[in-house]
Amino acid sequence: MKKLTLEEVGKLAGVSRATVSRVVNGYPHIRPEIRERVQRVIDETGYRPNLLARSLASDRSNIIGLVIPSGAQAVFTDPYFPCLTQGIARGVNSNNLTLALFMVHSEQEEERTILSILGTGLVDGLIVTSDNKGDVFIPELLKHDMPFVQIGRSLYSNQVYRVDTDNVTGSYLATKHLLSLGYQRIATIATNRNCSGDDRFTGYANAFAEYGRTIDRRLVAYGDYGLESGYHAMRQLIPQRPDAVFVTSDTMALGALRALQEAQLRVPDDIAIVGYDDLPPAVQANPQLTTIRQPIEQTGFLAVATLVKILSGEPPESHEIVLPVELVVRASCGAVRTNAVVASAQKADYRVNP
Amino acid sequence: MKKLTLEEVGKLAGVSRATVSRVVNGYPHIRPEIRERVQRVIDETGYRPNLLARSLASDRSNIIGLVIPSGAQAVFTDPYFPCLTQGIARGVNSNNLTLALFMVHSEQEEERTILSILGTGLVDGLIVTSDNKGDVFIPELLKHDMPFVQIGRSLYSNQVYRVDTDNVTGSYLATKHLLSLGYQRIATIATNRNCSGDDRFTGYANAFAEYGRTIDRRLVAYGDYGLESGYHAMRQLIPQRPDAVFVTSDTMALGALRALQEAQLRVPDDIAIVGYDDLPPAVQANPQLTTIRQPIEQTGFLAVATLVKILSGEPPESHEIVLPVELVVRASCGAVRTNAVVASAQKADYRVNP
DNA sequence: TCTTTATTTGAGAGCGCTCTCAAGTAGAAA
DNA sequence: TTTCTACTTGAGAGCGCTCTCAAATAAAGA
Repeated sequence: MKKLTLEEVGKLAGVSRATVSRVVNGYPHIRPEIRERVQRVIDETGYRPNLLARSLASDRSNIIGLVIPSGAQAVFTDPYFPCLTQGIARGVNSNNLTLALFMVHSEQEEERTILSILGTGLVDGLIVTSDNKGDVFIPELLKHDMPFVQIGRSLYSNQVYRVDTDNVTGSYLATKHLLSLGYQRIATIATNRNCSGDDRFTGYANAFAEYGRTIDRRLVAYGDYGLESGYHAMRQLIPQRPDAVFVTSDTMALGALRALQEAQLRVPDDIAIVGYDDLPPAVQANPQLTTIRQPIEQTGFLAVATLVKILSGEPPESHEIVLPVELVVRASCGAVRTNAVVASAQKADYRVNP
Repeated sequence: MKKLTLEEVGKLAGVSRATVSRVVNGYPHIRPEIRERVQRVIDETGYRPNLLARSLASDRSNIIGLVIPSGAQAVFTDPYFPCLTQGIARGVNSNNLTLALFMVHSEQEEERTILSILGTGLVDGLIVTSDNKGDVFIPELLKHDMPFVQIGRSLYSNQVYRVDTDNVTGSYLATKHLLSLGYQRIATIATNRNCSGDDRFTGYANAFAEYGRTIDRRLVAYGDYGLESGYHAMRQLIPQRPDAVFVTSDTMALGALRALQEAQLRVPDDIAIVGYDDLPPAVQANPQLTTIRQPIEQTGFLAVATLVKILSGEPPESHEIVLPVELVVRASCGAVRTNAVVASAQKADYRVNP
């Protein structure tokens, strides 16, 4: 099973290398009988084009890179990245591309990795998932004009193509839900190192504003999307006696739940809780979490679609795609005893099943 | 910032393309002054070699592929794959390779993907994680002599290089632990579609054999490593009134836990439970899970190391690396009230902290 | 019938790198 | 000084593909 070349296939079919290339690539102007003859040789020999040679000649690798910062604990405790990756993989497959995965453990490594990619022709473009406020390499990407799509928001939002979910509305819905249920001391566990965290806090604030309420800073604690951080943040909040808490990730909510449990507080009777993400942990939790569902997989899929457009030279009109989110009402907020009621984000309210 | 070639760098430094190539690749016999001069030009211009051209010329892409079957729900509910991927990424980084990720959603796609990789020169080798008994493409890989390392065990174990954790011993330890605590009706939630599941069942059986006990088939239920399946399996077992259950994955154990909760059974008072994996869910559970810890990340890292050895032409002596596992005693088995006590697998017993 | 135009093919020049081979240089040995 | 053995460099032939260009052929129009 040695590797054949176009040349050899051509010889076997009695045509030139160029003609075989045309058949392989579905080029139009070929006499049917010739196409068929060549195709038969290809089928019989099991010829497969050498992708590297093709890439070199065409100046297009058909490989796109995915950059994931794995420094964050969240990568392991949170199904967010697997879901996202799944969506990206779907996108990649349906566009006949290959996905190169770059997991970077630290900022230095991030920098190093990015540099080792740039200018090497290995990838045609990049999907960048760092939600970190300190993305040092975005300018680098811009400088080298490496096409890329960012997932989430960053400091450079206006200069880049990005796909995101509507974090502001999501948090707004979550908080408004708690407000509308009559809770008085609604705490939040936010994050302050990343952009989505900022947006989610904004949504929280917006809901408060709408209800003419002011935020009590003592009811705001911070985590890093990891489970442990949710636990610690909740412990910090408990002395302030909140009657509800909006936790900006389901995973942190699980941690918070444990803290509440240890403090002998019942959910939702003593304190209501709303999460964010609607990933499996939301359902695994006890009680199941009322949360905000965001279309994570679709985010990944659309990021690829966007990148493909850019690469094909017809960049999308808008620099950003912001996907809608929805409130999913379960037991943890105290609104219902049973589960899984979904409200559309557009309507900015929710319904409860009979 | 247009792309430079070796030729151009050579011209700038007043040497030939070949010499620049030697400097770039750290070739020994170069006059220091020349090396320095060339290096300076490289630094000043920011030259980066075109990886594709290099690969084509050297017949070595330095890309290795990772095949993950994402059909299984477990990919999302279980941090197993993220951990494994993390280890693989570490290995890849430290060997200056690039990782290509192939997520396949179905068997057909698996087949299609594999074929689209074979013979294209894109990857030098593969890491295959499918634990499925029906791996249709392993023979294909062997036929095309594509170097690969399998994670876990498969039907072709004796013909391939593989890295695995000691599933038999792990389950043995878990089961023995329950036996030694005096439980009488020890059920298990196993899996029957994959090889690790077989091994884990074997360990369960071995422990029974050692204690001169026979397995009651009514106390054996099956899942697929996903959370939901654990729930259903447990519901199926409850009528048999087990007083303990060994669940062959933490994620399934979470599902089982929910079923028990619904049935108003207290853990560990009414029924003890032991999981497998020691991934974050084990600690997130309530009560925290006694479980078997396996070095997942290391498995990935070693798989890369093994593949690198094979690619370098000096294949490892042994066809398999089996990593040790250990019992971690927490609250769910009823042995202790507090958490996290680790026993070494080698000793095949455990200690409890004061 | 003779152009004109469209279709079909092959030749050949790269893509940017590696790697062998041979030539040139220098230092050690004779 | 001559010869032999490193060491150091450049020339050049690919790696397997794409893509332009022009030649050859066929179809259509005048």
